[in-house]
Amino acid sequence: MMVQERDELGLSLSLSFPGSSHEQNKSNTTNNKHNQMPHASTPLELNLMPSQPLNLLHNNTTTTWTHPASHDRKMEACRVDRRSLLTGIDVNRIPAMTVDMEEETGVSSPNSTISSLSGNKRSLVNERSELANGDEILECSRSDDEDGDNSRKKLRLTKDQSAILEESFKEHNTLNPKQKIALAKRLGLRPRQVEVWFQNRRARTKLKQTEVDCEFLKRCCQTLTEENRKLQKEVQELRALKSSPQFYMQMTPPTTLTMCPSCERVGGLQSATTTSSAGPSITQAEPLRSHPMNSNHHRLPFNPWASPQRPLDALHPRS
DNA sequence: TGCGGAATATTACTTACGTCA
DNA sequence: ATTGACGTAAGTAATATTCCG
Repeated sequence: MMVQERDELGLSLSLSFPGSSHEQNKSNTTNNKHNQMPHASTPLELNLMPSQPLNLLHNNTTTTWTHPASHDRKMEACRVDRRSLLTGIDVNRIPAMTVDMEEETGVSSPNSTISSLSGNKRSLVNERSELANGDEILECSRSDDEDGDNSRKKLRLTKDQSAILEESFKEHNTLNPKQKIALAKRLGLRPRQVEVWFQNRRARTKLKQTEVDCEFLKRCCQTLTEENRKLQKEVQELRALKSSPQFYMQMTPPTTLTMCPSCERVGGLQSATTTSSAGPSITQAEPLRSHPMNSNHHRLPFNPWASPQRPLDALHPRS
C-alpha cells in the first residue's frame, strides 16, 4: 500500500508498508499461504498472548482469552456436572478405540476419516465432573447418543482445560501430532478437539491482531492526512510567494538553513552569483532545484513504522 | 529431474449452541 | 418466558505443502 503525493516543489508524502510477513510463530509448519495481507503486519505485530495485557491500547483492561464471565459460570457448570457425575460416558473423552487409532496414526486432520466419523456422532452433552488430580483432569460426562438426538450440543471446556490449552498455546501456537495427542490425553479430550481449539485460538488471535492493526492504521491515516494538509498549505504559500513580484525584494535573509539528512549538505542558501544565467534573477528558490533532494535524491520517504515512537512498540517488546 | 496424485495441515468461513442481559 | 448479542466449539471447503511412485 502506498499513498504518495508530489508536486513540483518536491514535497511528498508517502505511506509505505514494509514487506509483510505476518509471521505467527509457526514453530512447526511451513504453511504460510493465506496471510499475505498487504499491510504492515510485521511492524504492527503484536503479541496477543493471554499473559500480555493490551493495557496501552485498551484502557488498562487485561485481555484474557477465557470467556470474560466464564469463571463463575464454569464453577456453576462444574457443580451441575457433579450432579450428573454418574450418569454416563464422558462426551469429551475419546472412546478408547478412537484414541488408539489417532495415536497410532498420529494424525487428526479435519478432513481425515477419523475426524469425519466423529462429526455428528460426537455431538454430545458435556456433563463432566472435573476433579483436579495433579495435572490430570478427570471428567465424567454423559453421552447424548442415547436420546437419538442428532443435534449438535456445545461443549464447554472447563476452566482448567482452558488454562492448560492457553498455556500450551503460549508455548506453541501450533501443535505437532505428538503434542496434540499428549495434550489431549492430559485434558481428557479428543485430539481433534484440541486441534479445533488451536485452530479457533489462532483465528481469534489473528482477528484481534487485525483489529489492532486496523486501529493503528486509522491513526496513521489521520496523522498523515493532517500532515498532508499542512504541507499543501505550505506549498500554496510558497507558490504565492514565488509568483509575487515583491517576493525577491522583500525576501529577508534566511534565518535557518536546511540540511539534507542524508548527505548533510546544507541547502537553502545558495548565492545567486554562483548560479549564473538561470533565467530571471535567481534566488532563494534556486536551491529547490539545484539540491539533489529536489529530484527525490536523498529524500527519505515518510514511513510511520520507521518512527522511533511507534505507539505499538510499547505493546510488543521484542525480547 | 519433473510430474501427478494422495495425504496431511492450515485457514477462512459458517453453523450451532450456551450464556447473559 | 422470550429474545438478541456474543463467545466459542465444531463442520466444511479451499488451498498449500510434503511425500512417494
